[in-house]
Amino acid sequence: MKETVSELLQSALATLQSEGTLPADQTFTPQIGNTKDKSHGDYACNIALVASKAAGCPPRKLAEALVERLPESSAVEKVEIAGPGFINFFMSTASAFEVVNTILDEAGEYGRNKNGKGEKVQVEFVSANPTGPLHVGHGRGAAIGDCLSRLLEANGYDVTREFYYNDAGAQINNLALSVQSRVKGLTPEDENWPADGYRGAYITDVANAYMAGETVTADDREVTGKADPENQQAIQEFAVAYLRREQDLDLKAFGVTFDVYFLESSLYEDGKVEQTVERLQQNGYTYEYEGAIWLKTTEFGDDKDRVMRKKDGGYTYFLPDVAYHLDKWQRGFTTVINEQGADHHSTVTRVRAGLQALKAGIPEGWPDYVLHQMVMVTRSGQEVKISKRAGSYVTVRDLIDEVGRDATRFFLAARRVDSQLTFDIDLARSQTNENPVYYIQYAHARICSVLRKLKEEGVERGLNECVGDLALLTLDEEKDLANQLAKFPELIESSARLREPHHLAHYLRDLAGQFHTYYNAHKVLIENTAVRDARISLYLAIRQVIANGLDLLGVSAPEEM
RNA sequence: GCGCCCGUAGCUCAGCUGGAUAGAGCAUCGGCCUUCUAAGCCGGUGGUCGCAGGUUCGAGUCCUGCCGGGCGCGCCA
Repeated sequence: MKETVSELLQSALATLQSEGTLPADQTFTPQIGNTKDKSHGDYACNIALVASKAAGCPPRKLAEALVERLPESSAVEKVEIAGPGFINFFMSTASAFEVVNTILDEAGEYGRNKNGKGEKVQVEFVSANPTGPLHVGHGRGAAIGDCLSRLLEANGYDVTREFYYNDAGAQINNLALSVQSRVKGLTPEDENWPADGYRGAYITDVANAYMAGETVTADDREVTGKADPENQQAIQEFAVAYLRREQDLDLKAFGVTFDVYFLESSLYEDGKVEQTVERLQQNGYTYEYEGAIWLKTTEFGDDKDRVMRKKDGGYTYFLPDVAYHLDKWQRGFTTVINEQGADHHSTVTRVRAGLQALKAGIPEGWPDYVLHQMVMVTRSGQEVKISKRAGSYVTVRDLIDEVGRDATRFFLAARRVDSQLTFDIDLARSQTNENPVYYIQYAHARICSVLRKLKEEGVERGLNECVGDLALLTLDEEKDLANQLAKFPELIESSARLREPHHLAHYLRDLAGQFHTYYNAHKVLIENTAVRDARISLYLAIRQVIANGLDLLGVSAPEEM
């Protein structure tokens, strides 16, 4: 629909160029906007204001010239010039309802496109270290990362969901020590408890399972507890596997799955860390200072150089990060999106700098980052502190248990990533009309309910069957609904392009609101079966779009509530 | 001190590449169930878009400075 308007305008612009009113050596691309006010028609274009300087005449006059040269089109009912020179398009009613046919034809495919052309895209998200259960921040990452992945798939990209985790290093050592201390009967209150030991109750669970000789499976590995309190290596392997399994259970309950689990340790085993170091040294971006080896990240926009090999010979965390991203590049991902908490934003510059120093032909801005701001959890008006080390924090599992998977996913994905989020447990768990996710699901269930009722009356309608003459849809609410439905494809396109999944939630809220209004104002199961059938067709289209939209959010679309 | 993000109605938040009188929900006040699920609908109240400049036909949106909040500034990850 928008394309139609755009084509008409481009034609008119070309005519003006050939006539000499507009300079032929410039290109004018009309931007078609959705109007906020119905009195401004369905679409508006500001090209006359933008191009008035080039044309050397006032915007309104240019607009008039443009309108005169617009080709005839059955889709356009009338065109008006308004305000300083906006061109407003009023679309014909018949053309507005074409979308209903399109939706019912395309069904689950409606809104999707092939713009990505099968290009390989990787989305890395969650990437929690296996030192404890997932907290609400990871939950936000999971909701956003998965929704983004679904959106990219809907745009025709070949998406790989990847989870990277650190299974070696100081904090894993610390985990092993904590479990070992529990195995030996120590508690965090004891003097001999490790200084930065993990204090959470889950450490006791790991210790008990280890001593009981349980077998856990995670990431294609199977580890059995050796029940030997002195074998720190065995404890570490068991604890990592145990906690990875716990995280997987949480993610599964959340409806999130990954294609690849990437272990930091594999970068060492495969020699990729060493290769990266050598390459950086060969390229001349390293130097020794005070016994450590530094990387000149300042040559690539960092504010100071970074240590890559410590005095003791070990590498800092950021070096394997660079090696990891080189590996991503070599796996053929021309687009990589890293979804992380904003507390990791300092790594963005460093990783990119390290990649540039490799001289591997990686573009400067690669990879992309989507950083979500922190989540604050409140309960009874009090902030619940998120502290992994203290062991008292709200986990993803807590939220799912208390407010349900659908509401949790919706709330965590429904806000702009760069705004801080307050997750009010009391509010989210209240299963009342305060909860927007129910409002949307209810619209879906309501339509299904109408279909059941219709079936009771002996009329069975297939979900994708367009019956009835859509020309019988003459109400304003009906046209508004059709227009809203028609916006769904561009929503999918822009949400993916901008990496902003929250638009989906707001769109669905609006669509559901429009439907509820329509439903209340006009009965659908009426004696005039011709009008009834046409309205049911519109209902079916609405149902399909709500279902498609909720699916992109990973939220269920119930037929009954 | 430096860097990144944010500051829109009492509260929680939208506002796509600057566009025509700033939008929802919750809360609050008042209406609507003998009618397809009231987990719903209709109407009212409520805003100097943090402050001050600037850019232009036009700024919540872009630029600068300030104020306020969050996060990060380790040879931790």
